[in-house]
Amino acid sequence: MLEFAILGLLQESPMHGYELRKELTAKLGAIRAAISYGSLYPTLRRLQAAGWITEAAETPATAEEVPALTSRRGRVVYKITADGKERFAQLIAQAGPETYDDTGFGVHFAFFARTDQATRLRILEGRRRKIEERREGLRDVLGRAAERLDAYTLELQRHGLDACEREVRWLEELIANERSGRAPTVPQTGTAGGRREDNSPPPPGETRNERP
Amino acid sequence: MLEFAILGLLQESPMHGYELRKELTAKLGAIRAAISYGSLYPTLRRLQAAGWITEAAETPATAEEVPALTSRRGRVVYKITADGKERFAQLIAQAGPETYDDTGFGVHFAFFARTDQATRLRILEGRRRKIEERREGLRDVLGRAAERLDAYTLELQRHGLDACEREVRWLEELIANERSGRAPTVPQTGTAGGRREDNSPPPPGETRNERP
DNA sequence: GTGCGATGTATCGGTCCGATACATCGCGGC
DNA sequence: GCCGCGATGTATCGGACCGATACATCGCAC
Repeated sequence: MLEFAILGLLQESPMHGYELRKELTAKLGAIRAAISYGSLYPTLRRLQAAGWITEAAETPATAEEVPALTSRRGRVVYKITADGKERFAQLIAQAGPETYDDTGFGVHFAFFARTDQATRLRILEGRRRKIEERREGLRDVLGRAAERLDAYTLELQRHGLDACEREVRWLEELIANERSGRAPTVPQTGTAGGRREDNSPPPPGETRNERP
Repeated sequence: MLEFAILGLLQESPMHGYELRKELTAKLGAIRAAISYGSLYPTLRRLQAAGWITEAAETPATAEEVPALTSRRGRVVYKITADGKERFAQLIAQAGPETYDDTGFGVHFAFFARTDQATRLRILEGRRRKIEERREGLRDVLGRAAERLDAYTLELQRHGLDACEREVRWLEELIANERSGRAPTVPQTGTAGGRREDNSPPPPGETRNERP
């Protein structure tokens, strides 16, 4: 998952670790807490060993300048390679079971702008199916095993069930929208609180796979 | 987290691994997928090494009966010890930062029936605070960094923001209810789909810490 | 000039997951 | 009679990711 996200971000521009973490947090903030350096740095090393990213030199201009001032340990800027782009394209197309769990789906969704429509549809439907299954499981527990569970546990299940139903409806809208051919477009979903006066119809945001 | 949940379940009755997993899935189904044996068995071993659980003999009645029929590898039934109960009481009372993340909160909440009211209130408020912070983060991104992000990523953030607002409201209700002195009681929350005609005011479900 | 928060790289131990392996039990179909 | 098959049941291994921790630099306010 982290591999996927890193490759996706570096596709937009080279970055160093700290920056990568911030961007990751901004992009995935809705689905997971800030990602840990204890995952980030080892993963970067793994990607580098696989040849999917490389270290790019900092301060490219005017070499010889300030060569050994306090032996500055410069920031390490990472850059995606051609192999890396290929790898990302492969990861984006293939959808395993982990594509539909909470984190996996979120990460894939966050890169939908780089995903072709057929794949988007496939992922959205797979996710819907998975949530529907979870929903059925919760309904079963609530219906059949209700007397075995205490009031708090039941309340937790109800809240979970509510969230499932809500997500299914959200996915339905996205799927319908996708089939009708256009980007999210944000239907009247309410959102109930964010400032939202201007950016009504966002630019199509099409796949836009820039080819160098 | 798993340690906590296992100790909590074994408090109700002794169980073997498979059963434990099923109960865990039923109780925590709203917040996480089925727990893996790759976590369960090592954790059981760890708890046993710490002296918080013990293996109890299967088939307690009429020994000598069927002693070596095909050398049956019987089910291993686990049972909580006095030290284990003490450990659970300690875990339930102390609330670290991990108590407020999605999984941690869910597990604690699932055992609220065994938690005293002051602790319940503390946990609910801590969780609310944490979700409010996440909500503010999402609002910031949606407000300030909106033009840097594509339409899909923005839609993801909006959905996340909506979920945060919803959860805060849910927590507010629970907190109010808690302060007014009673168990969940399920206010008019809607729930929008579950069958819910009968179990209106569930039995108080008080702390009920059976002392042996 | 000095402390302090943001920036920045890095490691270590530990928790948990997914895949895999293997054995038994009960039941329905042939 | 027996055969497969799904549920029951225990167990390990490699890998992903996290939280704590350590350490160094930079710019700015006091």
